[in-house]
Amino acid sequence: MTHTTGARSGRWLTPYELATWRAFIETAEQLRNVLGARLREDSGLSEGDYAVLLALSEAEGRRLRSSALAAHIDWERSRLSHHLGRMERRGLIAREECEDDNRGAEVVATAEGMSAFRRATVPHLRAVRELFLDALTPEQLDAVAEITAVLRDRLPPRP
Amino acid sequence: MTHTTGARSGRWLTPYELATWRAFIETAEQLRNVLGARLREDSGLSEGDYAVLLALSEAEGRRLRSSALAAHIDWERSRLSHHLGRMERRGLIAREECEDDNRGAEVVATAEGMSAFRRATVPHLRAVRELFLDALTPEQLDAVAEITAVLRDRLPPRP
DNA sequence: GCGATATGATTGACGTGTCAATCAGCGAAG
DNA sequence: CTTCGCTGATTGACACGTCAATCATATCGC
Repeated sequence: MTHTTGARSGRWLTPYELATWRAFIETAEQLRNVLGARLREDSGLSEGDYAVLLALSEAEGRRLRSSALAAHIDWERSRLSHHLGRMERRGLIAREECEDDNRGAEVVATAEGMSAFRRATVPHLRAVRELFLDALTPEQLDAVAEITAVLRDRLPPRP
Repeated sequence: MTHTTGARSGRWLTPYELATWRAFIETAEQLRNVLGARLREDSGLSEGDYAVLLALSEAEGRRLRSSALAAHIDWERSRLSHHLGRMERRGLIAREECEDDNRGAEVVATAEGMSAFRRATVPHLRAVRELFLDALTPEQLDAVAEITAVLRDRLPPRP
């Protein structure tokens, strides 16, 4: 079934349009879920944990200001705060006071956190290759890049 | 930047591959979030509420067995149970006992639930058109359909 | 210096999702 | 008929996310 099957830019959605929309959203979500489950099995980390530890692992001294970390991974500050609380309880990161600004907090990856992150990396990237990259031809990968770019352009800017 | 820029099917991910992967996942999630926020503004419903009410609205007598509903929208049973509890509290659905099987429960959309659903439908479909369909050429829409199909084929089957 | 305001970060309340455990009713084996 | 297992559905514990409120510290205007 292709776009030649029905009228397209009218006011209402054709079954094909609706199905394609749903397929897009649901496939992305299922991929996320499968990757997340594998990550958890391999390393005990969630996707959020992985994102935080990745950012910290790339930072000077494995540490970042909380606000810089939030900006880097594009999370809301309160989301990060809650998540860091959970990660701290599990010993993956630690919070330290900031020297030059007493309001600020610095987040540091612990040895345990870095260890879990290293354990996660290779299987995680392998899973991305297997479930996503290997499924697509080079042309399809380019199409994904192009399509996500035009979709992003339409998205309202985020505060 | 295209696939001609670097080696592609080696063991590790190129920056292009990684960026395209991330763009795919993040764009889909941002789209979901924006659509969900609009839905909430327009009708006070969440995406979950919408999915449940859509299924009920298409069912005989606006009612379904709980298990049939779960299968229809592809949700885990416990997820549905929790969600129905919240929807029931808000008066969007009601649960009734099933006549032929005393274990079973039937879920019915209330008048209030159907009203909210009708209020949601048009703006929701319009948002899908604006943010997704109108952003893509017919060829790009076909590409999405094709790409999601091949990705789904790789996904492990769900229990 | 001091008061108003802005900024960094946390908190509480609540909706959402998963997993494992539970419970009640149904139905077949004996 | 009763016991055992299967099925429909719910529950509790907990992870995750958002929103609005809060709190402490910095900083600006005077």
